[in-house]
Amino acid sequence: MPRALPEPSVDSFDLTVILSALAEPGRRALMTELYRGSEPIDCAVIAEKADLGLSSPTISHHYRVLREAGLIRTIAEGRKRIVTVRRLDMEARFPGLLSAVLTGR
Amino acid sequence: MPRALPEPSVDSFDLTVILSALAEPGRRALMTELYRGSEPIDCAVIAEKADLGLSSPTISHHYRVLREAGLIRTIAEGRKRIVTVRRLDMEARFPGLLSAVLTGR
DNA sequence: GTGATGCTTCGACAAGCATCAAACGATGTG
DNA sequence: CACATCGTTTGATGCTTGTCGAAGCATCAC
Repeated sequence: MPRALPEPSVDSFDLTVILSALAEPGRRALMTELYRGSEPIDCAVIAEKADLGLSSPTISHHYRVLREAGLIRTIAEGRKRIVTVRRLDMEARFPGLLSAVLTGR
Repeated sequence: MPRALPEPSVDSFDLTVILSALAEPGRRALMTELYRGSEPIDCAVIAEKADLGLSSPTISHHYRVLREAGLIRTIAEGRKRIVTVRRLDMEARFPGLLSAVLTGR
């Protein structure tokens, strides 16, 4: 049974928390990979693509930070975790932010 | 004699450094005030408007972080420091970022 | 010159954070 | 059932960072 992990409502988004989450290179790499596609996807696949050289506790920690910032939605399906960018919510609250941060170069 | 304090070139802008700088509420408050106007302005005036309850060493530190991130330009004129947002440089490298971060609500 | 003013640097401290190994929990497979 | 698998939580560690007081450094006024 899929169940969504706890996440903040759009109203309670905090720019400090969001920017702190995005400031970390590893987390931003995860977000960039995630932002590239639009389908919900296995978090391990994203972590694979992002190719950070980090232990699983650390990656789990980063996903948690992203989720608690409101940047991603995490759904537990069996042993897996399916993640998505909360595009609409982010766009509603901070228009253009994700695009500016994740498509920069 | 006005002299510009050392600052990074556009090419060496680092998104991690920029987002870390903007993640701090006090620094973001300074940036928001600075972003509101477009003229170079006395840094003390901005600090006044931002109304952070911080000591001058701390404010000086925050200005330094902003400058070293490439977000502002600082010009020493006598005992004063005149600051400006590096709008064009930021826009050239990370289009829409400042607007998204500083005009959010 | 002396003194005042505005900002920066130094040194210290507390809090926060990224990281990992180990242990845990839940889910799937035999 | 036992066992493997995937992810999380815990605890510990070292680094970074925001903060301040005190001292330092220019600059301006007298």
